Amino acid sequence: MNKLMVIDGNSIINRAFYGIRMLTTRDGTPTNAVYGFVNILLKLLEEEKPEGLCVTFDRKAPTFRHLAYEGYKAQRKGMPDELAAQLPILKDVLSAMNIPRYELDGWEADDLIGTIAARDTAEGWETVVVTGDKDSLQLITDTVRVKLISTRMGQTTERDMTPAAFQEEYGFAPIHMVDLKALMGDSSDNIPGVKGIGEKTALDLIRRYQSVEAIYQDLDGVEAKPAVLKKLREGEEQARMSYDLATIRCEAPIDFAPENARRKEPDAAALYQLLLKLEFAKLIDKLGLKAPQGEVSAPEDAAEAACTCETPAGPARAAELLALWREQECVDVLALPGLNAVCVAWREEERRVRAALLRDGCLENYGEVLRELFAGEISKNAHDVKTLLSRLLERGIRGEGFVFDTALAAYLLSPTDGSYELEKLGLTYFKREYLRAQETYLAENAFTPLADGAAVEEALTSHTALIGALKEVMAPRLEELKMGELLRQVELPLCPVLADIEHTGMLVDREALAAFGRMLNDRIAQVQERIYEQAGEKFNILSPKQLGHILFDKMGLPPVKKTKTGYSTNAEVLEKLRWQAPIVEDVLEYRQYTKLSSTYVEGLTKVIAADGRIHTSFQNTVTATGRLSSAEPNLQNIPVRTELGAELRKMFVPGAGNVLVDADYSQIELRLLAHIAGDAHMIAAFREGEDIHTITASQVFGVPPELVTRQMRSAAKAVNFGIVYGISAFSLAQDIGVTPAQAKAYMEKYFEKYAGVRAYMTDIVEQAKRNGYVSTLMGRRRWLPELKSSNFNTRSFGERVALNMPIQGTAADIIKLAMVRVHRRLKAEGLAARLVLQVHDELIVECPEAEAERVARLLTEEMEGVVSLSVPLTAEAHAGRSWAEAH
DNA sequence: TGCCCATCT
DNA sequence: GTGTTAGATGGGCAG
Repeated sequence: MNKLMVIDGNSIINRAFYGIRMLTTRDGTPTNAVYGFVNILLKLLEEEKPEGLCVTFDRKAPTFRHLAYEGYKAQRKGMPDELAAQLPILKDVLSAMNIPRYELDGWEADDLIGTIAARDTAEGWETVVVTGDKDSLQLITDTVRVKLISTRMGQTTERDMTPAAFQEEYGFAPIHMVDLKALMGDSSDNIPGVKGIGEKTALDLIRRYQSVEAIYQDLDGVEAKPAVLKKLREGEEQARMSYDLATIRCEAPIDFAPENARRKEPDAAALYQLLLKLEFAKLIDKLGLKAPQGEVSAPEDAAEAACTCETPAGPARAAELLALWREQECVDVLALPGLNAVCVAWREEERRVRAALLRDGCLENYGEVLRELFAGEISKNAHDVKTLLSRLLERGIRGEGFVFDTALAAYLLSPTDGSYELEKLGLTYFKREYLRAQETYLAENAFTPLADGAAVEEALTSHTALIGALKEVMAPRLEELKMGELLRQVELPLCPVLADIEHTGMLVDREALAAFGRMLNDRIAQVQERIYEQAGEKFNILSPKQLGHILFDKMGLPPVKKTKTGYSTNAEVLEKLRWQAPIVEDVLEYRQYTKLSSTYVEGLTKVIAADGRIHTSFQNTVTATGRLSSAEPNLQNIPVRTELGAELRKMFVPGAGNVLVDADYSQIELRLLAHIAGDAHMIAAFREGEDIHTITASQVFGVPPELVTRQMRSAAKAVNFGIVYGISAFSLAQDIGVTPAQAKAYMEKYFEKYAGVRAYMTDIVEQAKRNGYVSTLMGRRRWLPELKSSNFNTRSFGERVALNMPIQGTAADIIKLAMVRVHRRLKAEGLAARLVLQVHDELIVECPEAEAERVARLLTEEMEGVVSLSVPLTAEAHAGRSWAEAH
């Protein structure tokens, strides 16, 4: 028997809308309901495998029910705009899938479904009605089944209602669903029912008498409470009208025959384009849709040029290609880890892209060509130039001639996106789906062909060509936003500098580190014993949960603060409990020792390379402000604050005969605050070479500078830093251990002195709200959608970011440019000195002892000379036989 | 994976 | 009246 599935479109799209969290495309079009609908549809097709399929929709026009009964109102409640906007989209998707739709003015979807089911039955077809509403249950017969769908939290559950299942649940036959409604009514459908008869009574009556007709034929014979009988008697007219309203009509004048709804193949090209536009990459995958071949109209031309790829037969052919590349204005290159495959793409004519793929022992076979390509004059576009340069250096090739970086460009255009894989950029900028590197040729960050050769080739060439296409749209956009120079003068030139730093690495004294580790582990064992003794049992001290139980439940210490999951046991809390029980201090010590041991001693030991040096990886597309970050290992958070922690910096040493020269900016962020805010007093203080914290303390506490105590200066320092982050009086109070009222008074005094800072804070937020972004001195931008949020916390966060980003970001711009210049000058002056680390406001160089003084001078000169501000920018340099000594 | 905690500027 | 300091990485635990 043939089976037809008919879907109640309005009902299912409603369920999907409310059951699935909001989704939108990049331009803000809501898509969650369409997404949910299609997923439900695909799941059902898989399960039911029907021969026919169609979808019904309600129309806005009044139906025959409105005309017949004045009181009857459209059952469609106000639909939220976000849902209404998705109806036409869904209809487009259904069209692309070649699924027939039925809708008719004057008729509700239920009537159309009833009509369809009736014709199915007449033609000998079985029907599955898919809906979320119980209205259709009256249609259930031996050959008509209703599938009830509900969607909650993205999970779809379904229930098959057959005559048996219905009887089981309701205690009467499906056809009498109409009678039930006639008595109890249905508020959502505006069916009145009998006044005063509720669900319980109606169910009882229908179970015993089956139909309204039967009840009224012999009302006197009906066994019920007198009150119920009275209501029934008075409500007869209502009951009959309700019966009429609730009855699904199976004679809608639609041109339907089950044969018309036989399943057809979707229109793959149209569906692909549509799903792409909706950014349903997963669905495209699931449906196995491929990008249409050849010339097709697409959202952006740049990504659409036809591409032909060749694999050169040998070095001779590769050399011919090399000659061809030399003639190009620039070429796109994609190089895989280990240089195990290299793909080059170039534009032959306007709409023709050619590509060449070198693989299979590519370095051995094509070494010369690659060297010429990467180290020579050919202008190249690439994705993530810094990483590519690092990989080249590992193979002794110093890359040159990289003129565009799609990862850096994407980062500058939107620094908060988190990741910038090529495929993702393809989707973002062109709304096109690309094969995924991780699924075709990359695994564990190594070239690993996972798919068949053709797919690998297609992925590699399309990704390479994508670099050029992206450049076409990104470069003008960067110019428009005035970030072209930042890319060309700062970010791109920094890439070889970073690659060099990574490649050089920092030497560590492995033995001293190991000895430090042994000492720590001894102490850990001792403290651990003491803690167990005081607790009266062994437990996992590092587990906040277990520690909280011991301290607060067992030992009865007063809990200071709670976290989402239990007691807070962080250092701030333990500090407050310090004097109440000696165990607290031991826990703090234990935490410090284990942190030093596991994160630093063990963590660093693990990553010492064969050359005895640690090669960190700098990431230049991670932070929202423009700072670099350091990972594997992070060398930007090596301890310094505590005496014991600072021991670690003694383990970072120069090679034989060398020293480390460490130069850092003095209060760069505060100086930038003074400059950017244009605050006269702060500028004056810096120009006169005053100690800014002392001056601030003098003002805040109302004493002459010479009477400022250490505590006062330290509190003023906290105010100074806090201001840069948009701190509140509450947090400042926490920070320096005074009451919020006092903290507020300090801030008030602060702003009295530095009125320009206060003005800056209000101005920058206002400006950010107006423009939607903030920017640094060098034009680096951060978009701030948070400022439009209706959520107070989100908005406040946006305001603090608006204050801080221009300052932190400008500091980042400045040190980046300093690095480029230092690197250039060290080379130009023929020094053996090498940059080995950057820590936000600090640069470290390793050089022969003989160069130390010159390098120190060079560092301060270049660092101080990057920009000319209204305050002096000063840097201090020291040389030493370890990082600790040089700092 | 999410949370907590620790480390840096 | 809200919750209350910017930007990071990493180890360990618990579900």
